Amino acid sequence: MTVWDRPEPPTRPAPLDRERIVAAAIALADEGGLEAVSLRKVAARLDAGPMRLYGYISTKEELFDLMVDEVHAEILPEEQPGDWREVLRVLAHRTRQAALRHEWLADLLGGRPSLGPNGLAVTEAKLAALDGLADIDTVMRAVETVSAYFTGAIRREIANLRAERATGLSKRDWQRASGPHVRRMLATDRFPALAKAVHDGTEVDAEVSFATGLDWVLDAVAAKLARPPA
Amino acid sequence: MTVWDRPEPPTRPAPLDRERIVAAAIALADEGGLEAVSLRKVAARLDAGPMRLYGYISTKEELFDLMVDEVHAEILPEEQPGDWREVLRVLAHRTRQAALRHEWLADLLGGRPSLGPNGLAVTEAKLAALDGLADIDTVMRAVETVSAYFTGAIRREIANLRAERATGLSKRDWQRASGPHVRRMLATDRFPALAKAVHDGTEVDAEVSFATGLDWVLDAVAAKLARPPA
DNA sequence: ATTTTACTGACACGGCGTATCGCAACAGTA
DNA sequence: TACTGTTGCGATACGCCGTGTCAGTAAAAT
Repeated sequence: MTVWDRPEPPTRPAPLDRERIVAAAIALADEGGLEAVSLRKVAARLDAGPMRLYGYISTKEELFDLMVDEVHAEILPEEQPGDWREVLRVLAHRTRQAALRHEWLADLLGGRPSLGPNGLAVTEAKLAALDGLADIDTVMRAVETVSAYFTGAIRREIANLRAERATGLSKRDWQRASGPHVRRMLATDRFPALAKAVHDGTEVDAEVSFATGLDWVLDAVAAKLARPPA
Repeated sequence: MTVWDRPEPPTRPAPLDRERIVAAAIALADEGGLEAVSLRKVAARLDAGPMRLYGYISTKEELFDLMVDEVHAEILPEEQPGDWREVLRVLAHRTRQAALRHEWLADLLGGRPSLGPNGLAVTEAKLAALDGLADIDTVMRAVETVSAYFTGAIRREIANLRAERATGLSKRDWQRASGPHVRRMLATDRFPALAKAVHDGTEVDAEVSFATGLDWVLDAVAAKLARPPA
C-alpha cells in the first residue's frame, strides 16, 4: 500500500484551551462590547462548534468570569512600589485604565466576586499594602471602601462616555445640557441646584475627577489608620 | 335584529401606559431577576402582544431606564431633613434599601446616566444639600464621590449576597473560605494577607459595613468643605 | 485486537428582540 | 349615513441566542 493509496490522517481539530477561548472572547468584546460575545461567535473564531466550548466552561457566565480574571492580570503591576497609599492609588488607576481599554469591564466590575487567581492576587496586593497598619477589620473596611469608590467611579465614567458617544455630544455640551430632554427638564426650574451646577460647573477631565475623588477617599482611610478605632 | 342576534361589541384591548408596563416589568424582575424580564413576558402580563409595547418604548434598554427611574421615586424621601451629611446618608441608605428590595437594581446602578425625572430629582436633592457650602466644582466632586462609593458598595453587597445564596454557604462560612476553590487557593500561601484577613477578620453586618465606609467618605467630604480648595 | 472511554459536532428546542405589514376600529368629512 | 383617512394592534417572520441530546468516532486502555 503506497502513500498514494493511504488517505492523509484526519486533521484533528486544533487543540483548545481556556486561554485561547478567553482571548477570543475578549477580542470580540473589545470590538463590539459584551453583547457581541456569544458562545457561537467565540467558537467560530476558533474554528469550532459552539458545543465544543462546554468542555472548558459550563456556562456563559463562567466565560465572563474568566475574562474578568484575565483583565485582572493586566491590572496587577509587576512590582509594588511605595507605601500603602501609592499601592492603592496605582491599583485604582490601573483598573480604570483597563476599563478604558476594555470598556465591557465596566459592565462586569463588581457584578460578581472575583475569585479567580488574578482577582485574588489583586485583593492580596491591596490587603498586603495595609497589613499591619491597623487591625484587620479596619484594613478590610479600608480596602472595601476604596474599591467601592473606584468601582462606582469607573462605571459612571464609562456610562457617561457611552452616552456622549451615542448622542454625539461632546462632554462639554452634555454637561451644558444640550440634550433636548435634559435642557427641557432644567428649564422647568424644578432642579435649581442641578441647573446651577450644569451652568456654572467647570469642565473637568475625567481622569482628574477620578483622581481627586480617589485622593479624598484615601485621605479618609489615612485618617482612620492614624487613629485606630475605639 | 334582536340583541340575541347581535354579537357583543369587540372588547377593546385594555388601555396601556408606561406606568403599567413598567410595573409589570418590575414585578417580573423582582420575582426572577433582570433576566426574567423579556418584552414578551411583560406584554403577556398585560394581555398584549409583544409588539404592542413598541408604542411606548422603542427598545428593551429604554424599559430598563424607566424601571430604574421608577425605583428612584422610591428612593427620594418625602421631605429632606437635616444637614447635608444627613441628606447624603439618607439617600445612600435608601438606595441600598431599594436595591435590597429590587436586587436587579444592582445590575443597573451606574450602568447608564439616570436622566429620568426621578433620577434627576435625586441628583437635585444631593446637590441642593451641599449648595453654598463650597464652590460648585467641589460640590459636584463631593456628590460624585459619595455616589460612586455607595454605587460600588451596593453592587458588591448584592454580588456577595447572590454568591452566598448560590453556594448555599452562610456569609460566615464564605468569609471563612469554606468554598473549596477559595480554600485551596488560600492554602497555597500565595495570598498571606488575604488568608490572614479571612481567618482573623470579624464577621461584619453588611449594613454596618456599608454605613462605616459611607461615614469615612462623608468625613472626607466634610474635610474638603471645611477647607475649600486652593 | 478488542473494548472502553472521552470528546466532537450536528441537530434541535425554546426563547429572545424587533422589522414588516395587513387589517380593523375609530375620527372626521360630506 | 356613507365614505375616507389615520392610527395602532397583533400575527407572522427573521435571525440570533444558550444549551440539551445523542450518534459517531478517535484515542486510550486492556
